[in-house]
Amino acid sequence: METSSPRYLMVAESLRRPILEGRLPPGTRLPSRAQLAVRHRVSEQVSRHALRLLMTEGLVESRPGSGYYVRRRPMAHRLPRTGSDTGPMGTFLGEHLGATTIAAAPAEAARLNVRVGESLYRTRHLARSEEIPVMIHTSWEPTALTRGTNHSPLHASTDENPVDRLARAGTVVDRVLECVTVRPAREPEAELLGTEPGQAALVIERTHFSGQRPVETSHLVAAPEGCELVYRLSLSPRMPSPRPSP
Amino acid sequence: METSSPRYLMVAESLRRPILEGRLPPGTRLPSRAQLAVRHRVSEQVSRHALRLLMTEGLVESRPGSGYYVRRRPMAHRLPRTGSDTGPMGTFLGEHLGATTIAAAPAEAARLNVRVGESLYRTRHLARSEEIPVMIHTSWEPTALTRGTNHSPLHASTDENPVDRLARAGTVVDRVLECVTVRPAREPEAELLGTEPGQAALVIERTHFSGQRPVETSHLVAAPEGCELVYRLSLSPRMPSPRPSP
DNA sequence: AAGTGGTCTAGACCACTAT
DNA sequence: TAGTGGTCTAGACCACTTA
Repeated sequence: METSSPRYLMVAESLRRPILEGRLPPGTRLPSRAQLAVRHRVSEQVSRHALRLLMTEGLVESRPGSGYYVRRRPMAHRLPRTGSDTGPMGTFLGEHLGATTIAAAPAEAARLNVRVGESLYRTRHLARSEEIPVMIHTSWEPTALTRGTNHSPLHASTDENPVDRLARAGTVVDRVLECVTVRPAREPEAELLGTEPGQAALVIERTHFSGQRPVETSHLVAAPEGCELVYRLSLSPRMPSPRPSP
Repeated sequence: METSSPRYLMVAESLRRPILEGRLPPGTRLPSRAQLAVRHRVSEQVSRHALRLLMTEGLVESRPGSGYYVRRRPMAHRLPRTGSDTGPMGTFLGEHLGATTIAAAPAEAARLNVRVGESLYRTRHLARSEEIPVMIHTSWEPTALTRGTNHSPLHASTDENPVDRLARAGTVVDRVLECVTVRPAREPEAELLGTEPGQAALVIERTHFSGQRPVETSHLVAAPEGCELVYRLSLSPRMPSPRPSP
C-alpha cells in the first residue's frame, strides 16, 4: 500500500513535476478539467481543486473559455547588489519624487543613531525598468553631514550614488547593511508599483556606514514578481578547520 | 443593484475586513463552515471556498476538528548573510532530509555550468529556529568534485559548511552569488514550512564559485513572515569621480 | 456524542473561446 | 456549436477535537 495522500494533491503533483523540470515549458496548454478527471479517475471537482492549487502556487494560469496554461515568468529585473556597486538604481531610470527636510521619526532615528526629531533630508525616487515601476526608494540622511555644502541631497542634480556624493562631502562610506524582508504592500506603495495592496513586496532596509557611524539609511520597496536582488559576495580567504587545501 | 461579485468573495470579504481592522484579533475562532453557509445563505462549499482563500492570504489558519482561527503572526528570525559567514544555517539546527545522487535538471545544470543529465549530489535540509521551521535548503553539487573521497555530501556527518567541506576536498571557494526573489510557496515547501501554498516565500538561489567555476548551488526557501536576511557588505575603497575626499 | 474540517462525488448553469 | 473555465448546489464519509 502507498501512503494515501489526497487525490487532488496527486493530480497536482503529476503536473507540478513536469512543469518544474521543464518538460512542460511555459505557455503549454494543460489538459482540461474534464480530461484530467478521466485520466486520473477522479471527479471534476478534484481536478479543479488541483489546478486551483497550482494557480495559487504561481505555476499555472487560466484563460477562461480556453484552458489552463503553464505560466510564463514575468521578466526578471535584476538589481545588482555588490560591495563595489551599491547603487540600487544602477541600471534604472530614477524618477525624482521630491526631497525635503523632516524631523527624524523613531524608526529612522534608531537606524541612523540620532535623536528623534533630529533634522534629516528625505529623498524619494521611483525606479523604472522599461517603463515599468519596479522600486520605490526613500532615503534619510542627517542634514548635519552636508548642510551648507552643495553636496546635500537637495542639490544632487540626478539620483547620484549617495556613496559618491557623500565622498565629495568628505564622508567615506565603507560599509553597507541590508536587511531584506517581505511584507504586504501598503497603499501608497501598491499604487506606485502598480500592484494590489496586500500583494507581497520585497523590502530592503539599507544603511550606509562610515566606520561605525551610520550616515544614510533607505527604504527600498520592490515589486516582487520579476524582481531579483543579486548579491555578489567575496569570501575573505580563511583557514578551514583542519587540513588546508593544496 | 450591486455589482454581482462571486458569493465566496463576498463571504471572504465579510471576514477579511474585521480581521485586517483588528476587530477579530489573532486567535479568534471564526464561524464554522456550516454557520457561515447558513448566515450568508450559500452552500457549505462556498463558505469553504471563502475560508480557503483567507488561508492562502495568510489571514486564517485551520485546526481540524476544532475550527478556523485568525492567524497569529510568528516571531522574526534573522538570517545573517555575510561574505565571511556564508553558511545559511549558521545559528540554526539543521535537520537532514536526505542526500542522493541525481541527474542534473536544466535549471541546475545551467547554474553549475554542466551538461543536463550530469551526475549531481542533491542534499536537503530543514532549518529550524526554536523548533519552528524557517528554511528549506536544497543543495546540488557535481559528484565529480568529491567522488571517491570521504568529503562528499553523502559522507558529511552533519550539515557542515559546504565551503569548509569543499576546502578539505581540495576546492577553494572564494565567491558567492545570491539571487533573492519572492514567489508563492509550493506544495512540498509549504507543508515543511508550516505555511499555506500560495503564501509568499523568500527564495535565495545561491551559487558557490571556485574562481570562475561554479562548484555548488543551492535553493534556500524561507518562510517570509518574520524572516529577515541581513547582508553585511564591505565597500572596496575606491575613487569617486572627481575631488577625492580628505 | 456532537461538531468540525478535509475530502470527494454527481450533478448543474453561465460566459467565454475556439472552430 | 462544442468545449472550456468559473461558479454553485446537495449530498456523503472520515478523522479528529471538544465536551
